[in-house]
Amino acid sequence: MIARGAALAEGRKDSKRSREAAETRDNILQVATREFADKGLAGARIDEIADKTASSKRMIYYYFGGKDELYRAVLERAYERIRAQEQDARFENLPPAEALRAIIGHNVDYHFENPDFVRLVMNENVHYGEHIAQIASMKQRNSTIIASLGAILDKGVEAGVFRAGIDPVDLHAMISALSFYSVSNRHTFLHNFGVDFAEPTVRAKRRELIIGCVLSWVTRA
Amino acid sequence: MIARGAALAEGRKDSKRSREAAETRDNILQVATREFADKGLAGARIDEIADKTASSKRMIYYYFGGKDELYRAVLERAYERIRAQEQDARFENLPPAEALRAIIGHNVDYHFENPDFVRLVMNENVHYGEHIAQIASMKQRNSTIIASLGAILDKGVEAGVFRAGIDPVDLHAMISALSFYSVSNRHTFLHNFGVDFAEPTVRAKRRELIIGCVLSWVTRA
Amino acid sequence: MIARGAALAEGRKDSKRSREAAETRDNILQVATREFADKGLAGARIDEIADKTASSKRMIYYYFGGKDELYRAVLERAYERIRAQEQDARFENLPPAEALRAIIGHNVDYHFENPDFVRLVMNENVHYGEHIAQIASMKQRNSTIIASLGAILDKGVEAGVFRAGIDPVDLHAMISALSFYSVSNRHTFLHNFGVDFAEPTVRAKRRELIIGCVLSWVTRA
Amino acid sequence: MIARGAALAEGRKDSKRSREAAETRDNILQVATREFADKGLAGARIDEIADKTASSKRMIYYYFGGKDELYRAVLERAYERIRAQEQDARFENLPPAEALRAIIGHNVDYHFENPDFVRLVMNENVHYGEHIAQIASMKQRNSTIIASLGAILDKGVEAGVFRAGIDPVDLHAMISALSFYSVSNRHTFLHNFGVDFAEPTVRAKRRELIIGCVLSWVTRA
DNA sequence: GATGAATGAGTGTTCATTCAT
DNA sequence: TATGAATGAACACTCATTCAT
Repeated sequence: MIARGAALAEGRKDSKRSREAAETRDNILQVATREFADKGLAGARIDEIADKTASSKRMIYYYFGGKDELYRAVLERAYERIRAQEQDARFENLPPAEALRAIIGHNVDYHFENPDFVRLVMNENVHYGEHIAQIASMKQRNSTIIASLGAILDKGVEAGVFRAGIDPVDLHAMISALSFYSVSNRHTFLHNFGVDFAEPTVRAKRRELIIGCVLSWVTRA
Repeated sequence: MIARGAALAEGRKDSKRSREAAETRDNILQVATREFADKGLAGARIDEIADKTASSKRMIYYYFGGKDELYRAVLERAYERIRAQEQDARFENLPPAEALRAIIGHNVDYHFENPDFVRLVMNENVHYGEHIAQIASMKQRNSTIIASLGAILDKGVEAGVFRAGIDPVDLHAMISALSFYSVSNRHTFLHNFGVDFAEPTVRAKRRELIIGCVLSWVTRA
Repeated sequence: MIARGAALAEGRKDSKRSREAAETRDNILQVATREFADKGLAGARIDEIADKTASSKRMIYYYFGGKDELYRAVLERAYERIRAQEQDARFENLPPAEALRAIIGHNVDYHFENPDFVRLVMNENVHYGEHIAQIASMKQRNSTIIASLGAILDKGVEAGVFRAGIDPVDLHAMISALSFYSVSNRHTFLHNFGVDFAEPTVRAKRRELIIGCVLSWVTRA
Repeated sequence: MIARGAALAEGRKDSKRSREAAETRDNILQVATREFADKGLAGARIDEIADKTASSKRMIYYYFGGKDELYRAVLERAYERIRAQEQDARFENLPPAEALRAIIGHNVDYHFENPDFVRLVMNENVHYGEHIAQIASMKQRNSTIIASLGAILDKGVEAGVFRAGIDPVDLHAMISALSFYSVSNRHTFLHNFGVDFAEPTVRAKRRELIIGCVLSWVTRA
């Protein structure tokens, strides 16, 4: 028997039963996201996920097929959300520097507010990205931010405020690195240097530093 | 019976036997570093570590006491190495901008050349830093880089090339974030944007971008 | 996931499946009783218990949670049985001396016929009673025998055949000591004095001696 | 290489070295007695015994050969001590009833004051007396108490205060049972009936009850 | 006599997964 | 759909014992 995921995700058969089924599925995904984010793929336990769920262990296998597939579904959902978020956050109408500031600030905030996403991505890298590689749907979705950043860069160059020759992918990597690290390496950095990135004042300062750093890099000297 | 680590670490009794014992211990640490870096604490298997070792599973318990303690020993050793590396790399005699460039480049290189260290630190953050917190010896070791960066910043400000008011800890966080992410998030970034940070040309470009970015931030406008 | 003991013990849901499950559980308890009685808690092996069971090692953990909990379940069941036995054996309608003789004889017989119970109790005392202390249900059950003995003593005192002032708990301790020792110390006594309490003629004689001793103590001079 | 026990026990070669050796041996025996009494044969750990010793694990094997042999040596020593004690306690010059009272009181006291001995004997019975059976020296030693009791009984019968026909072995069994149980079953009795035999007032009362019970049995009606 | 290092067989426990109803 | 029962392979860890010096 094959996992029921696809059919339900597409919302076919809108009867009461399938609505309940979708709720069950969603509930499992929520719980699993927390568990995988918390303990990683190897550390999370199917039994524990099932216990925290409104349904049972059997349902996890019914809907997702197994632990790895559930993990993949969780990962896919996490990326879907960040992409949705990024699409909501369109600042292209602002002047280029303002738009970039807004995008960076938004990116920093998103990372700080979604540590589970950060932890899932960390975990996926621990696993050499082998699971994300199996998610077919993911490839196209990432063009949006790059396109956005590219447009802003172009406008800024045109307006004479940004340097020419910056690759939007590099810009994105720069922003992401600074945001991501602030959440991903919080604990070791705290231990090694006594600074907790998640503390509100530190976090606020860090937000400004990151914006400042990226802008100084992009801005024409 | 308590794990034999301490005595050997201090190198007491330089007989042939204890030298062999130290080799056994070291061999275990090397293998364990690879395994924990590869699969994480939860994913690594004591049996597998033992099999790849010149000695046996029993010896792991004899020398380290258990999986968690072995992991902690691995972590401690990894940090010891990077600190040693950082102390070797002293560029304070160079002019401030050159010194900073050298330090950043060195930091980027170290991360690229020691992905195991990066992966261990990721893993430790996945575990909320709970193991690093138990390593007593670690607290003091981190002042060196901060002091180095502080000295360079001061010299740069004095020479009129750097902005005043930059906290060396923030500077270190900036450098580390950009270096760390280039290694830690290699796989998801490759999948999402088709760029492999580890590819020689990409890596070289990235090294320059990071140096450029940080310097543009630090340099007086 | 928590051990399934409670629900089954209460006999909920009388379907075929749960009946079979109760059988599995019972079968494990029987085998475990023999093993723990035979080798003690430290000496018994979960593997060996599982092998002698109709089910598997995994089921032991499913139903009981662990070795200690299984041992506690075994202990609880053993006490439940002796209490049930004691409640069946009501001789209060007999004249006091006859009633007491019957109770003592019954007590001696029970110990001789249930060496496993004796051995479990020995083992529990070897463990300083730490496991019995964790069995909540046990406290109340022991009043019955004391009440019985108290009633018989009262009747005997009233009838002028028993001495006044004997505490029924002391009387029970006296009877139990003589019965228990006859089984518990069989092997060392045999080795030291060449007498095997379990040999039918010795056992029969011992039964009479114990009855005689206790009655001589209780009887009015 | 054979264990060095015998030669040392006999005190051959009274040099300084062998005196030290005897001390080492004695120290091991003391520690092992505590550990075996505390945890039983299966529960005690050679490593733990060695750690609590002034010498090392290797010495245990050197002197005793192995865990079982050490246990046997412990057991033998424990019995040696009680026999010595019993021989010291000679009350044959007293009038028979007084002598018997003294012997019983002494027996009760010895058990209460040597719970380790009681626990070792319990343990040996848990092991079906298989180890005591291998100690050759033990057989003859037990005649002393029986002879003592026999002599007292004879004198009592002659004096008209004791009943005829009591087997001294049965008398010893009666006394031992009541003494032994007071120590061996302390924990379960406490849990089941709320009475702690080891509490000074309870213990004193119990001493008198046991003396009273045995004397009422032996005394001519 | 004495010590630290080493060993292999076992020991309790856990895991993802499947089956029967 | 849903549930409790069942499974076997693996997993971290321990033990009594022996070896080399």
